[in-house]
Amino acid sequence: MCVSEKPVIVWFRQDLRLSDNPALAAAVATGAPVIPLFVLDEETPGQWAHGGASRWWLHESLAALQHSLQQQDASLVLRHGNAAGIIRTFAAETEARAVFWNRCYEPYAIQRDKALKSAFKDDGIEVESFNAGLLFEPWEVKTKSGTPPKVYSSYWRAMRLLGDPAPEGPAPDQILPVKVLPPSERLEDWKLQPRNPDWASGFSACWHPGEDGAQAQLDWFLENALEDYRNGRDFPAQPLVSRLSPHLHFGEIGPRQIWHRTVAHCIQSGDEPFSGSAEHFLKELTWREFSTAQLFHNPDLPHACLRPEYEHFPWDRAEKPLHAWQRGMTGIPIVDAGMRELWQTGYMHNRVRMICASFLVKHLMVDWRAGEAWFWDTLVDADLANNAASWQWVAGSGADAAPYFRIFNPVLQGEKFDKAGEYTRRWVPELSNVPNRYLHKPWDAPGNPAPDYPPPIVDLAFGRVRALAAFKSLGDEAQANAAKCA
DNA sequence: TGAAATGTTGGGGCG
DNA sequence: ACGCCCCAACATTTC
Repeated sequence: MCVSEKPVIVWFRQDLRLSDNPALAAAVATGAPVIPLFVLDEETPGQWAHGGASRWWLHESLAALQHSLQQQDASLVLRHGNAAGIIRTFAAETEARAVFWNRCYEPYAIQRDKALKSAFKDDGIEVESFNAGLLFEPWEVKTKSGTPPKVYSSYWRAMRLLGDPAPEGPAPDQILPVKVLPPSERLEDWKLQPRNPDWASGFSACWHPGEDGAQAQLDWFLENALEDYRNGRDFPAQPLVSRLSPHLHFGEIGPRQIWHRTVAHCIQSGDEPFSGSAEHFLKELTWREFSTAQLFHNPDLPHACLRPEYEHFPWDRAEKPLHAWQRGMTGIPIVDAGMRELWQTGYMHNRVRMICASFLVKHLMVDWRAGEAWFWDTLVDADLANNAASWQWVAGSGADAAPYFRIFNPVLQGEKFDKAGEYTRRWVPELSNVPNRYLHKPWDAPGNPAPDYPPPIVDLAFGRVRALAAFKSLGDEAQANAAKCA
């Protein structure tokens, strides 16, 4: 085999798209044959293996990627096992001249990829990594003093000072295939999708995984929802949110594509991109960057409270409250609606995520890590950085966290953001006969209009007072410690 | 991207 | 007319 025919491997991970994919573009630009590879890795130590809902999405997304590669006469090679071992063997087996990938930012992935890079260099195989997943690298965004921003507003300011994100790249015109395709495992054999019971049967009605689905979703959002995003995003009955999170997590669309197309859309419609709804949307996109940066700078974020005193919190370890929350049987309407939406669709509206998370951590005093684990397993958009940073935000244990006394009252939140009860009744049909006035507090309704709905698992006023007292004592403890040290 | 307690203001009923 | 009370509406503070 002559040198020029030696292939370049593109190792796909969380970048399951052809457009704006710098690793793929660089591989194509070498002029060599390209082998797209995906490794299902459930063995690398320290990783959070895909949860159930993510596995469903991954199957669909890989099938879509296979399909679009085949239209270019290329073919995705599937392997499973310890990724570092698999890819080194694969590079040797295919006599690859180079291996390219787009960066992941999970601590275990950084460690693995770093080791792989030096191993390939030792083997004399070219290796290069690229940015496909972020507007800016976590290490690029710094305050004036050169430290990573610790609060969101500072992150946004620092990021904007870097100017516009890099432009998006086009999909390759043509991917040169290898003459003899290395053997691939069959996607179906990975059994990523549930059978007996198929709890994901409702998913395909609400999601279209894959690059085409992601692009269509962005187009829909820009045309139909962006204008009302700023106000509309708080009302879960309305679809005035982008629902791009799972597409982003799997890299079916990149944040630079979203950024530039949002800006272009505004300019076309004669609107200012950095004000109102559009800016708000770009800021939400930047929350994702901020979460990733937090994880990058705090590798323990998914399992350790950033404020150490929170490790001494008297969490309720009983199974019953957690189980009731997981199944949407707490007797608190908006909480149960959210938890059931999550279970049935793999998604929950963000406003409701905050309400459900606050209720678990504050009213039920359950460890935020139990909520994090449940979301990890059930969300199609489960993302290590977003999930960990958001739970620590709600729990108050994070660096830039909600103060401990900020406790959502699910009744008031329901009355404020789902006044007509459209969202709540959609997911909790037992409440269909409860009049609006009592929908969010059916325990007050005369005549027992929801006989099949459970009574509240905790009295909200009691839960609030209990949480305040417990979290306050944590603050006292921290102060005492600080005094001791000083 | 909080809620509840507490404080303040001002309109209207009423003697 | 005036003062008094009530209370809704809004503002501030406290957790």
